Amino acid sequence: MATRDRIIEAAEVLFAVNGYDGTSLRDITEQAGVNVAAVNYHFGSKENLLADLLDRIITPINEERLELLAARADDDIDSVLRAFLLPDLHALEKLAGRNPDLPRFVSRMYSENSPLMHRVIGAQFAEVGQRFGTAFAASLPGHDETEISFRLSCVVAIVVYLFAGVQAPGMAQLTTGSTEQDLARLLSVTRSIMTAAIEEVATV
Amino acid sequence: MATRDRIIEAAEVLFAVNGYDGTSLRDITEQAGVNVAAVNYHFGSKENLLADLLDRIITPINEERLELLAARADDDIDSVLRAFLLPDLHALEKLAGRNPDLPRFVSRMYSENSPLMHRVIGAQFAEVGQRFGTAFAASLPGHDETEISFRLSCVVAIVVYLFAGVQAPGMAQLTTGSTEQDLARLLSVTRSIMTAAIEEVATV
DNA sequence: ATATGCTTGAAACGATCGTTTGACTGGGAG
DNA sequence: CTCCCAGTCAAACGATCGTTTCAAGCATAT
Repeated sequence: MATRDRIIEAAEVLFAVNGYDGTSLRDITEQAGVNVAAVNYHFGSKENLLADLLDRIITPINEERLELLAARADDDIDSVLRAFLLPDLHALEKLAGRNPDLPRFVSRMYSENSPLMHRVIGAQFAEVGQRFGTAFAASLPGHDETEISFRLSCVVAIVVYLFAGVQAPGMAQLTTGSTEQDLARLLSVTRSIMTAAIEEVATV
Repeated sequence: MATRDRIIEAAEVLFAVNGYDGTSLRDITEQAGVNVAAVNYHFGSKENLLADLLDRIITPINEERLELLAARADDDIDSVLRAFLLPDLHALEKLAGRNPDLPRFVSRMYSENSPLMHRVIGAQFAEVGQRFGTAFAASLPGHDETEISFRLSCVVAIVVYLFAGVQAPGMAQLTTGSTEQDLARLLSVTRSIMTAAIEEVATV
């Protein structure tokens, strides 16, 4: 069974650096020190290898999300946001430690439109989406559902961008290296997103 | 010279739907009704075709950005944000009309790490980054530079996510179909991001 | 010891890739 | 009319791709 793990770990490194399409099964099996046929034997296909690889990364993030949401003491917005954001910061640190390009790879997979990613995301975020949806709604009385959904999407956008690690010219890094400081900065911004005054739509 | 345009337009459609790696030059030239060799004749390589294609998309967006920034009447945060966001909404509408998958393609290119994209982005956003950096700093006295940069990155994140058009399960769409309404919602959120109270970093 | 079933190995499968070659075309310049 | 050159074309280049085949290896159960 060591072969299976060797393949997944080699694939993680190479997918992160060269992308899914840019990595051949021969690259992976060469780095893993196994035979090419082992991929299709253990995973069935290159696509299934990717799905298993992503599940292995995303599952613990959302497990921690649900734990923090269930274990929080208060019911205010900050505690819900904290339960949502902190697992991402933990994962960002852990994944980047494993491979500096890995968070970006996960981020880019998230915005892919393939049936494979629809399946992976649908399975991984079904429960999280539902539980946090009701938690946010409970913490924000007076905001209608689509408004909360819109603002939550903005929060997700920031997290996805955080993982993407885009280094725009002339811009400071999004992360500071300190998880507490990053959480504080993210909380400051995302709290103001969720609680912003409802805009009067200008009727031109 | 019609051949060159036919190639770029066919490539735009196919890159958007199947991605850069997922599109072969033969797919492109078949759809364009030209010979395979025409790509390397007119563009030099598949990579240069991509660079030209992206330049053709991004250049008018940033030109409109600089025009709006120079033409604004007020100096407050809303007018700067408007100059930053409105060209994106215009482009989003125009590109999606040309091809529903095109905005996502542009978005995903933005978070790529290849030398090609570093070159394209560096050239396209150099002036915009500088001009808007000073404009934001002037509109937000009292905020230090790295804090403004962090928050501006959050705004960029939302725009990138907007272009990505991610349809997360159970979430409403980010866009409403009305540019004015989208701008109002984006302004509401991004204004609150830029003007959020500065967080006291908890010293645990 | 013999048989069984999971795992690995080398090799080949058919297909597709980006790029290049060299001949052929047309129309404008001398 | 002749020359010339940008443009187009069919065809082939060498390389690489995901996947499959089938024999060989191995440990375990009988």
